[in-house]
Amino acid sequence: MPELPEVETVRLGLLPALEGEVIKEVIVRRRDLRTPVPEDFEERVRDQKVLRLDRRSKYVLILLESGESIIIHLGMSGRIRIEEGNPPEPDKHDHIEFVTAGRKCIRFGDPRRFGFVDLIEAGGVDVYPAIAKLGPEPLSDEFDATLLIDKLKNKTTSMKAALMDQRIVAGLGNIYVNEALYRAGISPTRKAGKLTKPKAVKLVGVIKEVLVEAIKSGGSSLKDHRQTDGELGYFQHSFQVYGREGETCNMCGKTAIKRIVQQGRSTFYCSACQQ
DNA sequence: CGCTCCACCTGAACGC
DNA sequence: TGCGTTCAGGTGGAGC
Repeated sequence: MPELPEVETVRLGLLPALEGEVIKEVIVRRRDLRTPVPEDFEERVRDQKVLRLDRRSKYVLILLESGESIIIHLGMSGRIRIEEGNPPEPDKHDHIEFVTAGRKCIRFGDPRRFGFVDLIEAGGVDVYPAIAKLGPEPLSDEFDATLLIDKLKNKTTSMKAALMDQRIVAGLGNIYVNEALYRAGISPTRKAGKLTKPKAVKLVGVIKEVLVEAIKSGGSSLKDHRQTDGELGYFQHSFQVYGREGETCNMCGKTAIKRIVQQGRSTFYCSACQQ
């Protein structure tokens, strides 16, 4: 499911249920996620108070009073659902469950198991391998045209591939890269190293814009993504190119949206509006 | 090192 | 109804 806006939606949903709460119970039904859940995960989390919830790129970070952090990645199909009162039976893909002192039941489910849940020792977040290699947060002030141009310098790969590379900028995935390149009027096949300054300024602006809009919409629900209360996100209704092959471009009003494959992933774009 | 490809895993949609 | 194929929001390791 999840690119940055979907993960941020999940974090915002978890906030009222978890922040300042004590985790009283931890149930792990399957440990063989993308990386195995640590053997001692339950005992290190049980009875811990949650001090803070953060997000870095597509990762949710739950800081515990012990100084350790739970890190959650949703992979392609991960979901987090908060149940109140009497929770229903977990389904076959509900792998991990937390119950708070406030009797909220928080379930992590992930049919494809590309996601994971792990524990980071105190002070170790920045050196955790998946986190350490990440580029800047796209919504931070640090992410600007100068930085982007610098990161793309001498790159021979395509703009599409470059923006999908989490070391260049963190948190974008296939949907939002497609949508941002469309809004910026940049061809996904253009060589990344040749991005001009004015185009970079435009691109940085629309990346921030599309992410903020998507977060406000509760993310995009194609199939798996749900908010923590089970509601769908609705940014998919605002897609201009993603999944719209053959439909007429809204900008020029005459060209059909094309679909090509880059790096094994679908790219959608308007060949007239994106140069 | 830079870049591309592929595997990882399950389920849904589609064609026959 | 059923079976085979294709595709899916991500990531990281292999190989060139």
